Amino acid sequence: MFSKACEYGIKASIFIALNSYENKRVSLKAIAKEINSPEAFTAKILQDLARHNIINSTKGAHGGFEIDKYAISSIKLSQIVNAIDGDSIYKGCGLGLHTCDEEHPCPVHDKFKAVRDELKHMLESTNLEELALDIKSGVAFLKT
Amino acid sequence: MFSKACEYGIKASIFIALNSYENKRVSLKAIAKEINSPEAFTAKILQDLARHNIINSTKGAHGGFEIDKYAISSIKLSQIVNAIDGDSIYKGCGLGLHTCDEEHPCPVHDKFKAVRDELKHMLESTNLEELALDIKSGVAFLKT
DNA sequence: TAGAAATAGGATAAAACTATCCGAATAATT
DNA sequence: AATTATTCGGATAGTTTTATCCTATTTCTA
Repeated sequence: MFSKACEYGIKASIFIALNSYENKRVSLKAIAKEINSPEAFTAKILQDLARHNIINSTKGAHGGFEIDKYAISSIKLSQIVNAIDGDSIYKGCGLGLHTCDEEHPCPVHDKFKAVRDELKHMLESTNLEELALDIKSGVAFLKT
Repeated sequence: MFSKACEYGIKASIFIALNSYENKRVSLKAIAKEINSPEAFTAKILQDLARHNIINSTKGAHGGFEIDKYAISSIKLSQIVNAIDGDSIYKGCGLGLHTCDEEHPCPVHDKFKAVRDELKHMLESTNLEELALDIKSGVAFLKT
């Protein structure tokens, strides 16, 4: 459903959020270890998220990544997905038609619409805070 | 959402079904033209669908592809998707965790489950016949 | 039976995605 | 000021997906 990059991006954001609540910056190394992802590849994704102002990065010794703790609850999953994978997951036609709308629909347009709308709603209504809290409480996990 | 191969596979199946109702076999060339796909690549996908017994292929002059007209209404979208993309779309974890279930869920497990279940239900409850009829009646389209 | 019209299938190429490497830049610490 | 820890960013490599090419095989038709 999502690209590998997007999966890493979401997991990394959750881990960064978790630490930001405790005012701790986390290093690339720590993130990659925690979410079980390749370091250099993860670095690219974090740079991307930083460019999109979803996370903040600080260079140099004692540097790393963090998220404004007061912004965590307002960051939606959709923003992360959008930053990394773009909006094709919402907007694209299920069968790849160049133009697919009510006027000129592909054969699965209506049926797909329901699924995509549910996905869209889910991504837009889920924020980083709730995901981070599930990790903190041990209800959910970031690896294995 | 689906691979390009899967998109072509679905569109090709619809077009073959449409012609099979009129007892017409269609050639690779005609299919690729109709669904606007690369010929040789489409050939591989059709071979795959034939191996999975979803369509029938006939070699030689006057050969081509067809579907048993009495089977069209019982062929589900899920069978086509499954033949080409496998079942990862149903089974895989949204965040790529190796094991992700009620016992050990990823942070988006529950939220994702709803979307995936809806997708699964949609694919399993949609058959080739209804899709083909929408094309026949001019309500839906296979290209542009 | 020869020739033409198709699909089958192996080999290869191109593009996109995933992953790695390394030097440059930056910031804290000593 | 030098050293160290760290992110940034360009270059490169590996893998998967998408696409193409060519020959073999099959089947119909004349």
